Amino acid sequence: MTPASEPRWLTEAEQDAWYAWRRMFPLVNAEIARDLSQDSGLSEADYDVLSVLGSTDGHRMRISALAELMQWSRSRLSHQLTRMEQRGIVRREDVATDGRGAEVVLTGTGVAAITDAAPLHVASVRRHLVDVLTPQQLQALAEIGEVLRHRFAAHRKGRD
Amino acid sequence: MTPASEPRWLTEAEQDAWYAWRRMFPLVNAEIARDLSQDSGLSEADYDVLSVLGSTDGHRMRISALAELMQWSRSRLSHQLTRMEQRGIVRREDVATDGRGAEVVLTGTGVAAITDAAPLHVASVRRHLVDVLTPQQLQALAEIGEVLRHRFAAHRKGRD
DNA sequence: ATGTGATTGTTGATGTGTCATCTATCAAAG
DNA sequence: CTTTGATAGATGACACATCAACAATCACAT
Repeated sequence: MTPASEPRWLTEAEQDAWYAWRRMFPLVNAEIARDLSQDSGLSEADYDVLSVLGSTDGHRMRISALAELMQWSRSRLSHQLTRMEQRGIVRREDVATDGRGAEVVLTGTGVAAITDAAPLHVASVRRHLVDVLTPQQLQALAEIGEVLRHRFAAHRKGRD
Repeated sequence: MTPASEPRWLTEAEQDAWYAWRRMFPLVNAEIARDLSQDSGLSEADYDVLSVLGSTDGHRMRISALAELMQWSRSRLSHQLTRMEQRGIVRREDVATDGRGAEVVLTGTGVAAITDAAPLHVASVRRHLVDVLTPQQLQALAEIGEVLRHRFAAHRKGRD
């Protein structure tokens, strides 16, 4: 039996990129999350769900469609919705056409929450990320995201 | 009282970058974390602690120094160490010179764990990130990380 | 020596994410 | 019809992070 071949360790440049990757995101995101919590009393997960629902017709969406769109597991979304429902910002409704199915609906409180939160959140994103980087750096981020997204989609197709 | 001024919403290019940022990281990191868990039975938090301890003299470090180095809260580290200690991969020891202090020490099992895990983890990082991007993109990541790190350090100084 | 304040590390409560599992329903084939 | 398999969604157990409180110890001025 052959021993495992010597692994290709990261070069210095690769390490720099990898460490940047590992540190960058939690750092910036923690700041944005803190702002969001202080300004609007919402978590990032709350905000993400609310903002998707806020831009749909009738402020409602089939639960599994929402999970699909957000790339969340059903389980995660279900737990999240339970918490949000308890706080009165969304409501679940059975759907007539499918006995298994359910929809999430924004409540009035929910609409108010996302409406109030959005401008503050954009400002926060600008402060902590967008206005800090050059247009070239923003473009690089977008391109890197594209590459990774494609790779991910291709990979998932292979596994499904 | 003046109403809040109209917020500067994100341009399309800025949105692309922001969404890339938001999706990219969880996506890639989830894959790497899944690999790590399946290959080695470790979480990313486990791996981070083990790899720092693995590269210290005597495989041991003062707990608060470790927290400082990793930029973790003491609380977070303490909880994490409790879990790791229960699984036998690290051990806590009182330190003689300071009655309050304690050190973490890698156990034999812990050394074996990080030794076995490291090459698989590097391969995973390559597969999901490093080998997917061009050298230019890696460099862009490193530079963006630098900018954000500086901004963060400056900010924190202002708050401390 | 003693009181004051800072530091070290732990703990419990709470919110969150993942995984495996469960129920109910659907759709399609026999 | 009924069986069979897939799908929608919820749930419980667990790992993890954060926050506020806490005990023990230290350093140091009085």
